[in-house]
Amino acid sequence: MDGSALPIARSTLPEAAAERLRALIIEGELPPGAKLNERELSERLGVSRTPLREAFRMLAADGLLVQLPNRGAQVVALSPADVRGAFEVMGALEGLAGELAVARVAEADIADLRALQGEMEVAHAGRDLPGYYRINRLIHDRLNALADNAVLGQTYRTLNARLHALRFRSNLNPAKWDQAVAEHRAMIEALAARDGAALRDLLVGHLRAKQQAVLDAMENKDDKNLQGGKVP
Amino acid sequence: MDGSALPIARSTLPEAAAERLRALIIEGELPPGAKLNERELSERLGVSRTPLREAFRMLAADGLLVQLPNRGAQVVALSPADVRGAFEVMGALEGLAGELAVARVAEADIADLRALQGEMEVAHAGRDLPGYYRINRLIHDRLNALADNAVLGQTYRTLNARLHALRFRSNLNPAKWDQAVAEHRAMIEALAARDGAALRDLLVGHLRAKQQAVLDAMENKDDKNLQGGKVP
DNA sequence: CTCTGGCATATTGTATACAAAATGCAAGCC
DNA sequence: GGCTTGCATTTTGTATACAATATGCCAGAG
Repeated sequence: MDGSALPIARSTLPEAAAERLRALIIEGELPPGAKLNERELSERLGVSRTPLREAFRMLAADGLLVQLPNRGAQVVALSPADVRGAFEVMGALEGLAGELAVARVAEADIADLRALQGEMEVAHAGRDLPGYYRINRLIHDRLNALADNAVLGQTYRTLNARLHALRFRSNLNPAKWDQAVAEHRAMIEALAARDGAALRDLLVGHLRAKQQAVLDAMENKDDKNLQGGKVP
Repeated sequence: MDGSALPIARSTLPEAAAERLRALIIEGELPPGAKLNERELSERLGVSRTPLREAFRMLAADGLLVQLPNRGAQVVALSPADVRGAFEVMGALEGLAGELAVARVAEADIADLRALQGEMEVAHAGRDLPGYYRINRLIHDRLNALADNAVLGQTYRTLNARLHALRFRSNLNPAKWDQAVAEHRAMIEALAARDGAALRDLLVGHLRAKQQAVLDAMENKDDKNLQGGKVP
């Protein structure tokens, strides 16, 4: 993370509103397919319609909303095909990040990552799921940072946010969890060995497993938070 | 220049304004780093500031503008690092498109592509550069369509627009042109052979060559249309 | 002569008023 | 009875007025 020399993170109203809406969408308060009434939302957020509409445009560009002319904005409802597509792109991006990281990684970075891997295995052994997710995210962030590619990071974050709007809790069963931890270890070893192709394959495969888990969860209609299909 | 101030009469005003601005940026009427005065632009486009601001948000999300709080919008000025990053991501995306295309391609598609390849070689033999570019674009579009991944297509188009804003005329010298045509032929053969890995490598390499050409062009300060570095 | 502080001006940010379009309902027609 | 059609209401789209912030200039002190 840079962000050290930013003047001051003085947020403008449309940005703040967008942030707020993003959170509402991700936490499920605004579920997929929900119609967003401008007047109602502007009252609820305490801003007027003008900045709110700019927020809508931002979220629509991120793929979290769809805007229909003269018919307002809706929270996007991803179809299984969309999810598959998004994961495919995420895989390609992570793979690229891995290759770039290999080219730029220093010994100190590898030591850091090994330390994180150790923490992850501790969390895993202790069945500390939240801790695991936290470390997991740290490791992936670290890899993306090593890639040192702003466009990549930006694209990755946008896609990630879109998928998070699904609120998938792909129930991590013990076998899959074990496998994921093992895969992480292999990743770090591939990075240490500067084997870009191997790292790429590992990252792509890792993500493909997650994709399958999410798609399986979508099949289960009992999980009402995951609604796919087309919007009526 | 052609301030054909015809009040835009299309779908929604913000979208139309964004389209118009996008064109102005790509054709260089609004050069990199240019400050966009809301009032002046709104008069020039014949729209009021409100829809114009929504257009700004859209273009900023596409990476064509940067918006500074209370200091308005500027046309983005890509640094060489940004260009490198964007091309790296484009390469990953094209590579993915190739792999997906291999998985989904039908014989009829291959025949179509071979026909296009033939046209391209005719254009090449006749030193018809515009024709070459047209066919080139058709082939790449066809590959992306074969990938059948909306997220991929969307991401690809956005990045492509951002790079086009550079208005790079990477002067295609005869040797590079020959090579590019040969690479295209190899791509189609890899696709016909359903060799995804080979196709991916070809696409990535192909794009890497273009990246190098653009970066070289950026070095040449005499081409005033390509300005990199930070904005003062 | 340079630097600082404060004021005038220009520009962006936000709210609100008004216009246009879509939606829902009900009455009339087939 | 089902379908269409026109009106009332709701909702979105746009313009403009007002507020907040930044910018540039000028005067005065050092």
